[in-house]
Amino acid sequence: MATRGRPRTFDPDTALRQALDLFWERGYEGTSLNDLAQAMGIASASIYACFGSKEDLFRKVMALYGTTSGEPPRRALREQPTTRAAIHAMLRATADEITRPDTPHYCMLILAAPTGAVENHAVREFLADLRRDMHTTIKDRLARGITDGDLTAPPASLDAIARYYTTVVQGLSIQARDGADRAELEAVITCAMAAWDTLTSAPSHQVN
Amino acid sequence: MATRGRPRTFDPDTALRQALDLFWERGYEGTSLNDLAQAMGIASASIYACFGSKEDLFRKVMALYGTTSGEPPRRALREQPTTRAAIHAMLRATADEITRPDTPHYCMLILAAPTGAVENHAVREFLADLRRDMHTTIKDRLARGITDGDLTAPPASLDAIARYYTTVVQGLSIQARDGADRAELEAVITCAMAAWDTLTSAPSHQVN
DNA sequence: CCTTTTTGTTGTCGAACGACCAACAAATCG
DNA sequence: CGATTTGTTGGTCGTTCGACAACAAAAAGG
Repeated sequence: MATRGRPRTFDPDTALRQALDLFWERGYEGTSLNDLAQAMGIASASIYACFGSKEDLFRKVMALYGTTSGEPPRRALREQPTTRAAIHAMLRATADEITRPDTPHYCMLILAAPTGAVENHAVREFLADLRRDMHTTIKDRLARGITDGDLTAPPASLDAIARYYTTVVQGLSIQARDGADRAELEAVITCAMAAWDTLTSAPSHQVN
Repeated sequence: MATRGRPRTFDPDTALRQALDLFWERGYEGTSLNDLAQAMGIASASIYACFGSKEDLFRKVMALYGTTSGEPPRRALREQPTTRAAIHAMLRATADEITRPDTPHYCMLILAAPTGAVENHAVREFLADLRRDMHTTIKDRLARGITDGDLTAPPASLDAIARYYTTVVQGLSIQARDGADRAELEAVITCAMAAWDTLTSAPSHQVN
């Protein structure tokens, strides 16, 4: 199957990265195909040939986003030994990502298309599904903590605790969007972790 | 002063309320003037004559929003006797507002225009300013708690605590947008209030 | 070497929609 | 009636996404 015919003159991965940057900056509806074609250095016809529709392109962009900016928080959840450390590191990794000097100060997943025209309903629900996955991922980590033994069955339900920290993550994105710096986010995270001991009734740890 | 000329055939207040409903549902950029004219029952030229530009209309809509949906949380902050009760009641009032069956399940202030095309920068910053006011309002309430005497100078700074609860409020809006119901938001609020005693080092209260 | 096949590029087109406004019709006042 | 204010009609002018034709370029196969 090889490479019959004229080879591509642009790198799809690079073009996708450039599309990501633009979508990140302006959101889904705020980005036009002309903008994209210009940023990607190719004609709009080439976009359609290589990536499909605008929505298809956006979904591929979000997949790339998930494996790049989305990875550090997920890795924190995965690799930290204790559940408490995992949640704390996840929050800090999130804060790191949304205050990087070279990218917009917010999470694309949360703010690229929270609301909009009726014809883009599918895109909004696509992102909402990804956000609901955040809650599930956090909840799974809490459940692992119980099987690991470092978390005893807490008074508050796992679902509530997971939703609480998901809420904090999403709120942090708004804070960063509105200009809060890394240190201010850190202070918020410290406050959020202050609830941990009460929620899990594990008096051994102390808030620093 | 006098009603010279042809009288209006529509009620500006009613029309503004209808514009609010549409902006609430679709966000700023997702709402077109044609949509607005249809929902308000008047021609787009009448909108310009009565309200000015689309942006002017939106600002007036947000003022109405602030005095209606925005009032219960603010009143909670104002009228509750203790600082803790004020914060708690403010969170619950927020949850009430963003899960009402007859309105979209999110706060307009937060999700109507978090991101978008470059030409709407002014609208985004207008909303960002209103959001930053939330932080200030909460912080002022905490400061009042200290002068009232029901709050002793806490270990965490007032600024951090205020930003923390602002973050929770804003996160709740995303949660509601993604389908969380009133009970689930209540559980999140309970978790968020679990941090209170640690943050203020006032061991008299207990999380219920 | 030439044909076939595949792909990219350029340019454009089209139907729809965006915000906005000028000109005119209508209605109520003094 | 004339003055004044409002509503409506219809349009401007730019942009939107999406599609297509026509052509250029490059690789594979014979």
